Amino acid sequence: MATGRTHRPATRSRGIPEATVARLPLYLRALTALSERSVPTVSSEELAAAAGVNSAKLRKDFSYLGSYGTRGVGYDVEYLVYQISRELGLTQDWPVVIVGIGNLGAALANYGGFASRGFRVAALIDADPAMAGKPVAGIPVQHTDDLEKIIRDNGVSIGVIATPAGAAQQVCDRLVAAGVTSILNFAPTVLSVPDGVDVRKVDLSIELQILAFHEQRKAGEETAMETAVGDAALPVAATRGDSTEQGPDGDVPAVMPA
Amino acid sequence: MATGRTHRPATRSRGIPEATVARLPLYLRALTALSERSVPTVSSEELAAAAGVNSAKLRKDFSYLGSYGTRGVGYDVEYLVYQISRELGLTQDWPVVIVGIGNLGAALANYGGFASRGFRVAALIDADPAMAGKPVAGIPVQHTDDLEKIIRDNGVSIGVIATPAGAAQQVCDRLVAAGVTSILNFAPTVLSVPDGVDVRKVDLSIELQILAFHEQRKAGEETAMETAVGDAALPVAATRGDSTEQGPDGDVPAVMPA
DNA sequence: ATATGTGAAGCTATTCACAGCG
DNA sequence: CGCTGTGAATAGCTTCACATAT
Repeated sequence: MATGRTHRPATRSRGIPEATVARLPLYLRALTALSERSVPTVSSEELAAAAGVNSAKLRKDFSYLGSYGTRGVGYDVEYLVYQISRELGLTQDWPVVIVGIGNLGAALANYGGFASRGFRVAALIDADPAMAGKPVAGIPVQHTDDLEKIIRDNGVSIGVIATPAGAAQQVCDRLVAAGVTSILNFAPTVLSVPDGVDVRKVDLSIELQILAFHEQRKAGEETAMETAVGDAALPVAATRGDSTEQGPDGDVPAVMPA
Repeated sequence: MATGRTHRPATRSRGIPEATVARLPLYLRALTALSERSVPTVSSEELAAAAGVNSAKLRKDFSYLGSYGTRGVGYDVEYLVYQISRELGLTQDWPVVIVGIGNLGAALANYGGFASRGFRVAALIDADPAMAGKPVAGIPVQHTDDLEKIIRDNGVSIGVIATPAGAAQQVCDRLVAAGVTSILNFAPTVLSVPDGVDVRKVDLSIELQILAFHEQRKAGEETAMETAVGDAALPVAATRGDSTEQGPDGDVPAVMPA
């Protein structure tokens, strides 16, 4: 997959590491808070602390964007806000549709942090005819039948799927066919999409299961437990002391043809 | 907490890579679906496709758990379901509290996939006195004043924070003080917690921003746009054609002392 | 003096490719 | 012969540590 080759030899070939991209929103949030407090400049150390990363990582991340700091001083808050916003594509407005207006869909529609940062809920879509016309978060719900028209009329390229798992793939297919190229999936299913379409997944139960794994380890410190089939030792790799880290570093990669 | 050193020298020192742990729930879900269809065995190739990863990765992942497959045949579905469940700590029951019963909290409380897999909503907690006693998803909401008592009475070690950002750190502190050691945070804030406490974050707006970044790249294929300050070329790392990847591979790893 | 920007080193994760077992 | 399990190779990410700029 992926095909592409190195394609650009020299001259700092753009190509921000994915891990860095995933942290930019974090920096942006911290910077926005500083901006609101009218803080003019900030050091990598301070900003890193506010974003919950270490300063070396932050500096390395910023180095991919360019040299936006001043040695001996730090970073200009406003300037950085602008540069990161631009890098993330937030200087333009992204119309978004939410499909599936159940509990979760309604919660998402009501979520403020949405509209604030470059995103605009262009439409809410649900399969239930009874919901049609009813306003949620001040936006009237429209019926799935009109999905394609809505996507096209509003130039939507980002879709949010908050339907039950069973409907997700079908909704996804229609979104993609209508021109959506980025999907945020809240349904607990693996979606398959053609090349060129981005899918990101948010999955409560996966997050909980990861927590349970670590939780179990903590408990298992010298406390053999469980019935279990013949399982040997139970060494516990020790020192997963715990990072104070956070965030879905989940990861869930790879390709899926079928 | 934490500390511990290598603690166990040889004999396959447990220590499953974090990236693998994050995929186990995915495999488990795919296996559960197979199990429900009474499929007896599955090959790494088939299972990988269902989970949306490639087979080499899946086999490597499973190799950390032990040798649960049969060469020339594949994996026994039921057996693998059990082994992974056990590894993730899902053979026991995890009482969970949800704090902040707004739109999102209510959606989470109503989310089915919760109870199904080892997790049980032990209590719903909200700061609004008007909510107290009102049932959400059949569970009466309790007031924040009783948080500590609720945690202790129910032996809760996993907490879900669905409050506004402003309240999150305070709620987090109280949860931790009362004995919670794993937190799933839906509030758009960086939480600071003592060593030994796990925090995972789910953040809608971060996910959207990551999508926007890639979306912008797609658009920028030879289509210079934007006002922008002096910005050079715009190579586009080429064929980030897109992995058909999904999931918050966001990542946000590592350690952070302060 | 002070804090950035970055090569180089060290880790972790993914992919390859094939030996080995059923 | 097929498919798992895994060393070895590769790629990607994080951390170190310091030269460099203000």
